[in-house]
Amino acid sequence: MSRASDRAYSQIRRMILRADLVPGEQIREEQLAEVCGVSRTPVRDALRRLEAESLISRNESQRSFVAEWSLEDIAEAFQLRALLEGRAAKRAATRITAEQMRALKDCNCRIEAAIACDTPDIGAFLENNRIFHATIMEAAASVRLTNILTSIVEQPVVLRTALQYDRQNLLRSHNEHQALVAAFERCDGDWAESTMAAHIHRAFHAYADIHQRELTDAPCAAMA
Amino acid sequence: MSRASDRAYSQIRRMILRADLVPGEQIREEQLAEVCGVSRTPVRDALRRLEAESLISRNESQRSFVAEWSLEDIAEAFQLRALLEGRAAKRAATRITAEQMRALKDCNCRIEAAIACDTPDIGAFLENNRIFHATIMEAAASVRLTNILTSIVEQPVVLRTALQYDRQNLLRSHNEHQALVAAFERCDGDWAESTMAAHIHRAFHAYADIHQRELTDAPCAAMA
DNA sequence: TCGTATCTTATTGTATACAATTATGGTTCG
DNA sequence: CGAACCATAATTGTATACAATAAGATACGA
Repeated sequence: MSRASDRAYSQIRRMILRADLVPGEQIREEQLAEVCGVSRTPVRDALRRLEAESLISRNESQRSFVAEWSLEDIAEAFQLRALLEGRAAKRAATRITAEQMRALKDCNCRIEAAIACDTPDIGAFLENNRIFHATIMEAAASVRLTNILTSIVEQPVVLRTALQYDRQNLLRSHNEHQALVAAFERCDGDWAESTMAAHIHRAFHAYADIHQRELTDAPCAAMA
Repeated sequence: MSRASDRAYSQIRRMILRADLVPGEQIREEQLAEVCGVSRTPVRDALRRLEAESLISRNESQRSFVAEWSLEDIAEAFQLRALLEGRAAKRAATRITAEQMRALKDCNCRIEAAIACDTPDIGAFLENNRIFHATIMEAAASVRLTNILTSIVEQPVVLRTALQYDRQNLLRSHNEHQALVAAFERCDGDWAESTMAAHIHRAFHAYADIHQRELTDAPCAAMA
């Protein structure tokens, strides 16, 4: 991660994920080069990678923009994720090692701890949730599936959503993780697949609910 | 397609697909720049894109190689394709326009003609087959699904396989296409999905059979 | 002979200058 | 007043030189 293009990549990526660069905004190579303290060459390199991840898009004349996501786009991404991560869980069920199994359980313990108290530690929840899913991906042992899923999962709008999860959603998520572990322990691929798919679909509706509330609240906020 | 990086991209791509560059072979930016008649800058750009398509891979020290595919990798790619292109067919079933429907039927007619005579026109078969699947993708109207599928489908080893299809496989393929059209006509997404998945799975086994024969024949050829 | 340290060469990474293209604003003409 | 058109500015694309790094070769010592 010491190469200039790597630094540019992760810095630009972080700016998009943190919404410092807002969706629809045009991206100028030179400006980013200044911000990152490198020349345009590594920035161009980074932009190609971010384009492959759909974090930026280009118009017909090669100008770059922070990707905009409609609710439909997001629904589509969640559906794809449910399909593919379900498949990953199925593969994982018959390939997971004892070590990976332990890692999953540890993750869930840490998640349980993070959401136990009155003010849940969302940061810890998110990080352990990430590790949980990454471990399953690793157990699925499919480079291609991993690559595709990575490009689908890490979308700014989705990542920010979890910050607004209420306790009920956090608990449900935890329970679904427990069910996944149970499916793995019984090497039941079909159970794992459907549990994972359901897990992702529920996450989508949690997102949609929050989003809906945002849409509804927005006018009120504007009036206040 | 007039930009130097676009020309480099399609030229290198073609070289890989035609096996002028053999799997596992190291790729040198400067050499490709010479071949394509451009500087290293657009070549580097093209390589990033090809990397995103898994046509080239990089080792830990950033050297590029033509991607190598094990039989397991290929099986995995076909499985993913069956899953995703099945989903695309399902979406297409409820979204396809009259125009697209007509295009599909025309394609199938041309395919029928191409495989009717004693010496099938494999080139025409491949081209119309490509259009057929592309049309369904278009009807599915999902940018993300299209992108992912494109990166999975166009693998050199898979494309070359069809060149060795026997008449029976060509006919089966054609019949499956007809079934897909029928499913679309009835707007039956589930039927379309399972038919497409079966279509892809059959294609895999046709590939595997040919590959198996190659493996078996190879030693004999070496002895002759 | 083997391993290892060091030098040399090959290859990729970055910066910069300039070329090509696209957007923008203003001007003229109908 | 609007539309077509040009001039200019903004932005991206390409070539090239050089820097950094990794691979390969050679020499030396154990």
